[in-house]
Amino acid sequence: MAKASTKATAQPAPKVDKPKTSATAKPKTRTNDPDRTRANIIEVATHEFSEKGLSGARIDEIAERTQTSKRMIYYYFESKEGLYRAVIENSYRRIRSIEATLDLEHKPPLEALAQHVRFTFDYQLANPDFIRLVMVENIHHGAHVAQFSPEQLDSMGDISTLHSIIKRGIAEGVMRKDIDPVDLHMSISALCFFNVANRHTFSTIFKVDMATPAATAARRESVADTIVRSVTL
Amino acid sequence: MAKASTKATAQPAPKVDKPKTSATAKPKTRTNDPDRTRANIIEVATHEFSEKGLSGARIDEIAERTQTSKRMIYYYFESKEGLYRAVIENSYRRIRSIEATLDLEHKPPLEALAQHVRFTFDYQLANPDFIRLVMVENIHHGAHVAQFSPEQLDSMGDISTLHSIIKRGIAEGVMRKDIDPVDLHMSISALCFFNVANRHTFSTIFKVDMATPAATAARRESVADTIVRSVTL
Amino acid sequence: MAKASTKATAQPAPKVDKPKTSATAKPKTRTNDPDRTRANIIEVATHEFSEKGLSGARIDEIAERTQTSKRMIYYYFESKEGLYRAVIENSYRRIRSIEATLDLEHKPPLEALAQHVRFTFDYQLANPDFIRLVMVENIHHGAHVAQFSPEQLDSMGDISTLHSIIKRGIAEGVMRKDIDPVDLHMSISALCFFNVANRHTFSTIFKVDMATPAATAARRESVADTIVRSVTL
Amino acid sequence: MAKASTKATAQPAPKVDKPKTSATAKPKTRTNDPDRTRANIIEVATHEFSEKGLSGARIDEIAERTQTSKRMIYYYFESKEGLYRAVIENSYRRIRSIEATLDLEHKPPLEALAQHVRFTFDYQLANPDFIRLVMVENIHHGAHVAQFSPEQLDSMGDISTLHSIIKRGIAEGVMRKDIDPVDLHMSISALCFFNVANRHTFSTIFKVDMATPAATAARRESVADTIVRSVTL
DNA sequence: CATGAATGAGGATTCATTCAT
DNA sequence: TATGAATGAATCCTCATTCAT
Repeated sequence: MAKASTKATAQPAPKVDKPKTSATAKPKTRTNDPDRTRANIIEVATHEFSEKGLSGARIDEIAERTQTSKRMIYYYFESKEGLYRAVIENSYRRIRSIEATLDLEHKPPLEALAQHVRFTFDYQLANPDFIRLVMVENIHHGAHVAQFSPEQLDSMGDISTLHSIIKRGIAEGVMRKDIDPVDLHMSISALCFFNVANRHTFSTIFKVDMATPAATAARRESVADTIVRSVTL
Repeated sequence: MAKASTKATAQPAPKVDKPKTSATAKPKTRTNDPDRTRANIIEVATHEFSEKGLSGARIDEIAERTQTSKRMIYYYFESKEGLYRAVIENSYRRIRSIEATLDLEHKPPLEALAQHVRFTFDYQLANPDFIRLVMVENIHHGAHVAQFSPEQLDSMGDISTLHSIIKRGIAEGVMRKDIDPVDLHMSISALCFFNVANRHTFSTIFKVDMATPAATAARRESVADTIVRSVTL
Repeated sequence: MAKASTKATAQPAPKVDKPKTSATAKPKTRTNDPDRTRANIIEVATHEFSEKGLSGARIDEIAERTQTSKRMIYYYFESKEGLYRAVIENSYRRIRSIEATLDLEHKPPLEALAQHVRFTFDYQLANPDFIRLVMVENIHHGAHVAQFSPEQLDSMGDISTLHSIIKRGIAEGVMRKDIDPVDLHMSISALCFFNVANRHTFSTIFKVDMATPAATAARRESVADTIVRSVTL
Repeated sequence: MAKASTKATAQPAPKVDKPKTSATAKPKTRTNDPDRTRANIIEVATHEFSEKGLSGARIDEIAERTQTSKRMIYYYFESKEGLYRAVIENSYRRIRSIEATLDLEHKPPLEALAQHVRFTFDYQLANPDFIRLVMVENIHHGAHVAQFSPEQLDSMGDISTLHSIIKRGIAEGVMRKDIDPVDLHMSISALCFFNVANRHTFSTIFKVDMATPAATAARRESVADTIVRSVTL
């Protein structure tokens, strides 16, 4: 791991002796807007934690990419882990809030299911930071998610959309009667997740470029098809 | 790598073999057996890296759990990353060497495929360290796997078993003709992988205990079934 | 000069100023004065590097002799080499700033030259740390001086004083017309430098004490005489 | 200082498990000739110490560049410092043994002196390792030269050649009567030494290339001239 | 004589966190 | 709120040196 040295390596020092306030640095427009400051920190931290993991991320780096200072991070989040917790929580919330904006109620069940899968697939593909954070969190044995409130967990585990699709599918006689919604959700998640989470090792080992539009499209259909087939009679 | 091991490619599992000389302090019997020393370090490090990730793992901790000293880690592996690389490489090798000891050639294709899936499922379940290392490596964008030699990659990407099953399946007219082996392999991997990799967050969010024998058995069948259905006509 | 002022660029010499609060442990009064902290570190480091060289110097030792902690060294200088660079730069700057405070314009050229040589001789004798640092830097092939800015190098290579002396000398017909100022400067430097740089081996081998006032005075005159003779017609 | 990593950075490891005796490495022809082994070690160490200084030199590096192993270094020289001592001693001896092979007795005194200076100049130029070792030793306050035996010191301080030149010069009435041979020797040494010792910083600061044949020739004559002028009446 | 393995004591560097203003 | 300075406790890594064979 390259020992990234952020600051310039000790420049020869100007002849002037008291540079004091390094006027060259970032403007750092004093926000005075707590919410925005918080949001900004979380945004930066989300990417940082997702890229480097909990222990790999550096508070200094996060502070530097932020509109505010390191002190503010501690002011708002108490500690590195506090910040990480906020990041995880925020990420899960975002995912929830955006998901299921799809109108699937008026489509035939199997078609609705396929659409749901495709949407999930694309959504995860579009949010690698979230996927990676889930990996990071699992490396840490889900210790932080475990601290979430029951309400948070409930909302995160809300698979009512899938439930209703299955219900309609069974009612219309196009799906197996013994489908376990959680099990099906897990299969969908697994197939979509892997595509983002393990793409680096997988594409290296199997010499395939998983990022091309063609490869993505093919995989999306394969996943949708696999799921649909798994519920049909 | 030069200083390779004679025999044992660092078998992580068996806790046998440690002299455990009475007292509290480590025995530290001067081995003078480079292979064993290396293997021992890799074994310990494998677990450490899989538990804490690359940056989270501590060389000091690894050394402490080892028969040798911290210094030896550097003697054999040059750096923390060098050790990590050796761990990754060793883990992938082990997986390969043990996999496919199954005799599937004499079973009907669909049955063989189901068996192959169940085996993969169980194998990954039995080797969480490996699964977690793959996660860790992907957090690091697969940068270390990317350094492997073509031969290593070839052996890691060897899915001939699956190939021949598909071939027989098509020949016997029980499988779709348009199956892409790599795509199928990815689905199998995805479904098995998720079960180990994301079990912490998943079970917390969905309030299920994925570790019970019943849950495991059910999931194994679900996965096998999903895969088999995906290839049938 | 004694009281390390805020701006003052690390005055190496004066050992004054340390509160020395009774007991053994360091006072470590939190300065919160970056300039003083920096200057203090450079002062201590200057001596340490000049005594032990770049690789021989110990950051721990430097920190211990400092008002601050080891951490601060890295805070301000990033690395051992960064500190060394700062030391080298500061040393050269100091030399420049103090040199040539002599008024030689109103003396006869040959006398002015002799004075200039005597001053250089005494100055180098009074600043062995600087001399030794130059040795250290040359052991390292001048790699750090090579990183200085053109402006810094210009000021370091400013020998206008010598230039004007030579000019006057030639004009007045008391010096050779073909004197190369840089060549002459090198001779002066060489003769003065050796006296400090190699005194240890030289005095051991030739069984002379070069440090006595008499020996110093004699050598000073010898050097001045040698230089003056070298330019006369 | 770049953390040079000599060995290849942990290559991915061949699949073969028992390379054992890395046949690719140096042949290391078993000498069985103590003197040659010693000489070889000293030769390598001389360069290493002259390049990096006492603390900067690495026993491992020296051993690697040697025909023998690290163990031999300790066998013959006891410690790093012991080796350094041997290097210093050997270097001074070599210098002595080769110097003064010049026949100057039959030349006019001033011409003989000029020749002696030119020879010294060229000799030092041709032996930068020695020059640098002298610097290194002086950085260490000449502590190791101080341990030499009186005989060694006598031979090192033998300036009889110069003595006789001066004697003849005075007798023939072409030199000042009050020349101090040691002082003159110091001037010669200083002028020749500087040229090699400080060339890196000097040429950087004064933007001159001191290594060209023309520059070398000019400087050699300048030095010879300066010395000759310093002794004439 | 020769060699690879082993090691304790250090040595440079980093990091999350707190303080003074 | 905001910020640069400061810090203790790790943390990775290196080095001269010794041991077993």
